[in-house]
Amino acid sequence: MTEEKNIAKVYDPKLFEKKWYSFWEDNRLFHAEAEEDKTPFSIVIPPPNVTGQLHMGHAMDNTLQDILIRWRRMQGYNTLWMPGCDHAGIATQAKVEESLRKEGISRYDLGREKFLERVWAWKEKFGNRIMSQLRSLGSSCDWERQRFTMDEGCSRAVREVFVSLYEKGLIYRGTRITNWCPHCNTAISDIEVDHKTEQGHLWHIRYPLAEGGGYIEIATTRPETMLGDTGVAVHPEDERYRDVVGKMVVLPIVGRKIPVFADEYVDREFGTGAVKVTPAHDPNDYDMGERHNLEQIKVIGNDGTMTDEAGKYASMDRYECRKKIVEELKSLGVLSSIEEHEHSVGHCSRCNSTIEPLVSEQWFVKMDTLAKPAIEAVRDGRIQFVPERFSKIYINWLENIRDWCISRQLWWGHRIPAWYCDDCGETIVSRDDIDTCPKCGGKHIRQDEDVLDTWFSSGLWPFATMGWPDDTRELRHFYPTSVLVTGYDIIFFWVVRMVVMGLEFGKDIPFRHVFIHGLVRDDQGRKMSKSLGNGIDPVEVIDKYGADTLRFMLVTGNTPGNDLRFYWNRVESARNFANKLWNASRFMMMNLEGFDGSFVPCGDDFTLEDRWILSRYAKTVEGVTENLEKFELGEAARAIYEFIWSELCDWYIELVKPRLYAKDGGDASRMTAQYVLAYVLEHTLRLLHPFMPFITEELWQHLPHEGISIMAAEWPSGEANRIDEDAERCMTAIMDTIKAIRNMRAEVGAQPGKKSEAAISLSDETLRDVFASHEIYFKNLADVEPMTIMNDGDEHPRNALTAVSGGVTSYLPLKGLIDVEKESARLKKELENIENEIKRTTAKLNNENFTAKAPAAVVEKEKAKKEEAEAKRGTLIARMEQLKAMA
RNA sequence: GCGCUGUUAGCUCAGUUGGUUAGAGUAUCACCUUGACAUGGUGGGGGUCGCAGAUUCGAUUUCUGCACAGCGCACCA
Repeated sequence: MTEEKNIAKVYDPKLFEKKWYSFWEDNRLFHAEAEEDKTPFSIVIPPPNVTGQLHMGHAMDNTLQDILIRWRRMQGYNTLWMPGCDHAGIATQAKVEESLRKEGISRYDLGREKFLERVWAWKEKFGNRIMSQLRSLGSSCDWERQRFTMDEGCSRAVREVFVSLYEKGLIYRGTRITNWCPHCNTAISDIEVDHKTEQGHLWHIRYPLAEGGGYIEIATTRPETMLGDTGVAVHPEDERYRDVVGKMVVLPIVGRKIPVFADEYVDREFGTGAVKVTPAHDPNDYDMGERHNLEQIKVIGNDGTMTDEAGKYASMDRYECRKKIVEELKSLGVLSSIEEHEHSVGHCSRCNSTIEPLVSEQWFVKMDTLAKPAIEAVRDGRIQFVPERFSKIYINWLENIRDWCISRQLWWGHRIPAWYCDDCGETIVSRDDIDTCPKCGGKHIRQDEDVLDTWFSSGLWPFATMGWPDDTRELRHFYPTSVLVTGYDIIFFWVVRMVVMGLEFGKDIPFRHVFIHGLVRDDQGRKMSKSLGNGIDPVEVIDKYGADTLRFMLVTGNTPGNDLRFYWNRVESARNFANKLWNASRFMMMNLEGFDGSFVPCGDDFTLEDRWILSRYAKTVEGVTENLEKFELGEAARAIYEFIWSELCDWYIELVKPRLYAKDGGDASRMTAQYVLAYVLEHTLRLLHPFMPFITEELWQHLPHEGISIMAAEWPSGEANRIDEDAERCMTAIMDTIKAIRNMRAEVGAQPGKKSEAAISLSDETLRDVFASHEIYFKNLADVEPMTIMNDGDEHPRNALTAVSGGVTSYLPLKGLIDVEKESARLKKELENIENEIKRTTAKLNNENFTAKAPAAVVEKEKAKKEEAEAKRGTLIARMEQLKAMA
């Protein structure tokens, strides 16, 4: 026949995935224009790091987004998926510095300008890698609009936001205690610090009173910081220390006199109840220092070594210093004891170094006023988290937010638009670069050396990518975006900042839904990580199994907000599904001969199986659409899987074969079968397309269709009139009976394919007619021939196995081969089950509370169950007696 | 310390307003290469839904407590 017949026997994604992606892109099927008469649906991609490469988390995140995007696009929405990547300040700079290190130089050897040239070159080299990997996954992003967080537009947006917040007094510069990473050599924000429990020590040290003898004993986990102590705190109501409050103590080693004071912060139960206070190196001490006007003495420098303030310990490493200090305290006789002590220590979330809290001059965003509208937007439901539970985490965090340290001592990033005049000391924050002091006209002006936290620009992503601060058509049409899809691990980093910035500058929420997913873990449930080496490269999976397989694997069994384990056998399962669909379609194509595309069957042409599959298909459409609306993508995928495999393939195709194989092609029965099969298959491919875009396109192109791509086909809807409960009832009875007969045949080891006769007794007259007219089902699917439909008075066949399901009793005569004992035992077991069922239903129905309070439909259902069970019991008992007589 | 999530078949997980004898994938056992597919088909075995209470006619589902596992936040110097 046609070339279709030569379609590969086995699903091989390599043969068509690249081809279709280019086809889509060449035909600009991903592109969206802001057209005001259309309903928009938009998503901005969580921008991956510019020098990163696709990992499993990206693969899942983008699969979920692409499913939503493709589905809404088919539904007719004006659909935009905005792609792009993030400059990722620290991460990228660290990578380039690492490559410099291999050349034996540091960024300081190059200088800022040359170094940045290297980073931009690096960005050019690797920047497109992840974007092409996203393409291989099938992501239908509008690549014509691709953005970068440091492109011209984003840079302008960053400046505008910074200056505007500064002018509103919401950005300020101050000398405060911040988290300092000695390795990355920069300040970092609170959420970039991971607290880990570590085994340490609690050193008890005696600080002698300056006058009158005696001492106060303090406990510390960080003895080296004592060099910077400027006070000792106790609780105001602590009797033990009532007399020492207000007195001075002499700091050992240093000899400095420092005050003992009272502060509510101190926990009387902990340690000795007396705390050494180092305002320059501990956040709580810093706060106490502010309250009590204590001096800040910075003894640990930015590089993690001791400063000149540390006297003889200057330039010593902080941990080496700790050892030496302890030794010296011991020799001075003021170290009274050392306890084992478990405590939590902050680590840099990037490099895992121990964080050093220290005082430095940084830029901050004042968060309290900005946080309020962001909380309100979620509280009042303008923004909805999916699943809902994450809104609580979000709100709770925002309610306790502290100011955000936004300056980073890096070179790669948005440089802070602040200038300092050396002539008059003025600080100028400006949208444009300046070289003259607007106040004194001086030329000795220098820009702030620092750059902004990466998340500062990411926070503007939803509106900066739409052209803000200009009032663009994109902004008006696609903003607020419809949904944000991301992992729960960056709610604080990113989601919160976008909402804050969106409300403040985008003048609206940035998105209506936040669809949160979990992490992809390895087969042991561990986080995939570089250090463990347990990561699985999605590109490798795509190479081996195809993008559709990977996507389907990532979405099936995926529940919103929950983690997903990666199993190769789940990959194989998804691949097998693709192969199943492939072959079902191939079957269809092999049987299209003589099919006239213009043929439309009329009501009478549809057979029972046609009506049944169309009904099942209609219900599938409803289920899939509903689940997608609820972001239950895994459930939606499962529903399609089940329909295709368990209904379309297992039953419909098998039932319809005789009609397709019929010699006299061109008759209505055969053409109707072709029509229904083509219809259901083509529409099911549409349902599946958002999940498996490539295979569905490839197959769709082989089938009779309209339009250039399945991408542009309409999402199925309005199928409710095809729901046919009567057909479903009949088919269910038939399928149950076929299964029962297969079961009996397997039980006695009947040779597959060898026909055996069967007798069927039905209480329902309608069903009796249906069964009688569909003997061929039983012949082809249960190897029954001939089949007798028994009349009411007929005696049960004697040497026969019996199966009862619903109101149908099937007998499988065995002509003397029956093992009476075995069969009796089997029936006895079945009888036990049915007795239990009767007992259960009877008890339920005798319970007046039940019959009175349960809904009538439930009671009726229960009654029917009981009657059916009783009928079945009657049949079973009759059979058992018959068997007894034979023995 | 506060909070969240999970606990369902050997394994991994679904189970959407409380209502048949609780499902799937995978693994396992038996049989079958039949003219879409062995990446397949047919059939079987396998679960007192973590424990204890409460509400209800009825709880895997709602509530409370507990246990175990995991996570987040805060943090004791």
